[in-house]
Amino acid sequence: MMELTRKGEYAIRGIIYLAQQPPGRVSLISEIAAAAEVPQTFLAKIFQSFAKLGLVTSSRGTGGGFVLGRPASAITLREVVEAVEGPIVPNRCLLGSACERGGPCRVHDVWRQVQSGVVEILDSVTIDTLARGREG
Amino acid sequence: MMELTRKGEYAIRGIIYLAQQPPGRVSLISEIAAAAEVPQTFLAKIFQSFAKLGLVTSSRGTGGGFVLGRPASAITLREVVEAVEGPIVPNRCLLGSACERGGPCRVHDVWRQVQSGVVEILDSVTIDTLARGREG
DNA sequence: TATAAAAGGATCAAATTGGTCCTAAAGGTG
DNA sequence: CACCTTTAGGACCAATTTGATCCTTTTATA
Repeated sequence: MMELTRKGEYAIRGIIYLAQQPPGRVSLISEIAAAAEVPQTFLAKIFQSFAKLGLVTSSRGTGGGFVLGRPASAITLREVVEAVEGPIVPNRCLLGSACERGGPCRVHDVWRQVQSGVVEILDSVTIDTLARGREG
Repeated sequence: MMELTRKGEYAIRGIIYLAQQPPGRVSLISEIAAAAEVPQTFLAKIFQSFAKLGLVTSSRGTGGGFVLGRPASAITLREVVEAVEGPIVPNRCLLGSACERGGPCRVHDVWRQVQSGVVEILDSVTIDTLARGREG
């Protein structure tokens, strides 16, 4: 239950690599994919999502590629995960204003607790922290 | 991300219904399925899992059916969810002793925090509590 | 113009989810 | 015993999601 998909893993690995580059250095998707050991075309889609949200800045043509859109210390793990996996929602019933079967369901606020717990943890971790972490 | 599947929802609804019955009262799977508004054959599989773990006790033949295997106050939401969805593991890397790419990965202990946070919340809620909660 | 790079859409195979169906086994009843 | 009731277990299947790949378009540089 509650597993991150490969897309999420790839997203994290990819953006960590970008955060480890010298500031201002532009990276090609091919380079990032090779370093992060992720299928290139798949990673390209992931970085498109990042670009739409401003997590990275992309440029085309010769000399183009990707740079972080903000300092790595201002990008949280939550943003990265949500960029590709969508919002963190442990149960459908948290989406609509109420559950289907009339009024909030019995487990409703348990799921809300889980949601805010996870969000809080992921929000407390920045890509900078991850990028500076021990080798692995 | 991190969504409970229908199987998990059905499991919770089904066992709550059972917990709401008078102590010792045997319920047919057909009855539980109708009350919880869950496809009967699917719920039957779910209750098989419960029975294997002792969350419910089953008996066959005339007068057979299901009863809780323990007091509802001694069954946690975590047990119910894990019975059908498997262990709560936000990332594959928490399964093996180390991550694939040599040594624990950078996000490893973030996922461990998430895991224990969720487990703690779900372990703190019993089926009894849910069964006695407001109507819905 | 030619080249380099990302953007975006279409497509596709594999895995997972959500469920059905059928037969077997176990227990009760006349 | 024969028969009925009820769960157990296995096989199977359709829909959805996941994990990609490929092709064309757009944007930018030389």
